[in-house]
Amino acid sequence: MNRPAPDSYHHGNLRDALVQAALEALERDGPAALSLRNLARAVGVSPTAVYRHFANKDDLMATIATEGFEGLSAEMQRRLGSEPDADALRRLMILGEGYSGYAMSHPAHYRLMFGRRMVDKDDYPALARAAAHSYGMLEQAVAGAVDAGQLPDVPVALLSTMAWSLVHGLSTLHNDGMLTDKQLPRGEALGETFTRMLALSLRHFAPGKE
Amino acid sequence: MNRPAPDSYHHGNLRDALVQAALEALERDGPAALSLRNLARAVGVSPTAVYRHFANKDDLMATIATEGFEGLSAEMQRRLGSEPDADALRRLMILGEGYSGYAMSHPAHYRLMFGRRMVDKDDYPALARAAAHSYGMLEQAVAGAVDAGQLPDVPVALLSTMAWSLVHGLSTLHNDGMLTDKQLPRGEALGETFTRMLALSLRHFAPGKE
DNA sequence: ACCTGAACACCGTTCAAGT
DNA sequence: ACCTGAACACCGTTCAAGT
Repeated sequence: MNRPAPDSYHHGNLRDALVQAALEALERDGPAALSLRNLARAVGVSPTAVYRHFANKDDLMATIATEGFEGLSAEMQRRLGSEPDADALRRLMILGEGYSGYAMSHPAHYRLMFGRRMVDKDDYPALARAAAHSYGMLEQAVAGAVDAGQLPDVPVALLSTMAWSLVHGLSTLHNDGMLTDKQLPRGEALGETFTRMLALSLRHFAPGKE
Repeated sequence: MNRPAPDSYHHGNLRDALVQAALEALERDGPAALSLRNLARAVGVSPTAVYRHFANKDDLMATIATEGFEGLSAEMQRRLGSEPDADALRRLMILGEGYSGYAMSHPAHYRLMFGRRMVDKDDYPALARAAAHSYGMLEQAVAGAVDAGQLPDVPVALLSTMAWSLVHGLSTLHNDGMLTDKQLPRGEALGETFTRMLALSLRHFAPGKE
């Protein structure tokens, strides 16, 4: 409690300052501005000082990606909290809206969370954990809806992957400008509509029938 | 027919040679190997020669992305052709399998097709056209299934976006290593399962109910 | 323990030339 | 018309030093 001692610029919290600068540069100037030299400049430190706090650029990126998944989980949790009486299926819809809402309002950050450098998640256990936690929230909601009889009794992992694919695909297609010129609700309204579609279609889902 | 005259290396078809080298480097060494200097080296030409054939790196990337969408459409068409008696809903499933099959077997190329540099698709009309054509195939199949009474009478754009989001999300999550350690069918089998899920869920979809 | 400076091997891109 | 060479402003990263 009395240990942090957030000292001034050049000593102590350089690590946090770099992460903060990265997050700002990301949403303000886009991912192209995310160079170590650029961040060092923004914080007022020499380029090589970064290597005292991060193994390399990928390590910094993984930290930022981890922060992204934590923010994603927090946003979903926040929305769940604001509607405490929601039933299981409604909770799943809330998660879907929170997910796509976060993804669409942090496009650069969201893209980085799934960046090609993050594929080897074994190298970044904190990232893997944060991502697993976000997915776990979804899976838990799906399981709850199955238990409540609001979703068919199909393997939860399959239903969850379907739901995740849907909101992830929708969010990335939107962020990549692939959904323009189509008569669809935009932004968060789009996420809402889609989640409703998912819930309804899942509710009527029937397995098997090779 | 007798005009192409595919001359030898250094003159004539440098443009095609660069695109070819890029596609090979992409799948063999990953996207990190995709530098203009690298490609020029591979083709045996000076780095600046590239600028006779492409405005800049983004221009080359857009060309490769365009080629990707064309390959995607071709793969879907190929699969449709191999099952000429499929009904409307089955055709939609075939498209979904073809889509995810292509995406999962060309991960680097597929990622590039939705890369951050491609967001301004207005600058690359050929790319926009190729992407629209792929989407059009999907939309046409959805419309056919609606006409045949195999899908509910909901706006085709909405159903199509849902289907696209699902296969796109599934493919990218798979390619980004997000689906490991879950008890799910892998690779193309995963795409097949999912497409079946989509078809079944869409079939039972009911709109409205605000 | 934390940071700097010089250096290396790379980039994308421009510009003046060469043939 | 097509390509080269030198040059510029950037990268990520390493290594020897500084305090």
